[in-house]
Amino acid sequence: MATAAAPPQSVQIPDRLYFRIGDVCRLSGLKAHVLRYWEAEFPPLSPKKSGTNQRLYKRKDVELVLEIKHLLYDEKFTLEGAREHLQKRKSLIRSAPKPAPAPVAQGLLFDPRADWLAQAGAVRSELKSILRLLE
DNA sequence: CTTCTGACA
DNA sequence: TGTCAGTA
Repeated sequence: MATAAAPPQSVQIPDRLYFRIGDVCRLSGLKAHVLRYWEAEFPPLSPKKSGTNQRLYKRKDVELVLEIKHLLYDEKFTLEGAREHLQKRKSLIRSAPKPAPAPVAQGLLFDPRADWLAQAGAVRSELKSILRLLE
């Protein structure tokens, strides 16, 4: 499975650093004026500008264009609905890498996260300290 | 030849 | 969203 396909990205984006608006038009099937209009409607879609004010889209920009196109034309979201969807999508990515472990009080005899060997050792040292206190 | 902005339908 | 003008 070397060519494992990522999410439903029906269009393959060439391996170039930047794309001009005409390239993005062919890749997305959208008209240039639509892409420019979307820049005003979707703040996150902000291709860098060259010295001569030419738009320079990066891969991420092209991917975003494709995603917006899907939301608008396939899922029939309104401009506002698509904006909100993108917001939630980003906040989900931010909170994703949070496999926060459950805090366990120190000194607790039984730690559910520990393996049997570790638990046995914990119990043993716990009993040792208790016996010391009884001496 | 392509892209850009602004304006107007 | 589509189109036209005048540029860079």
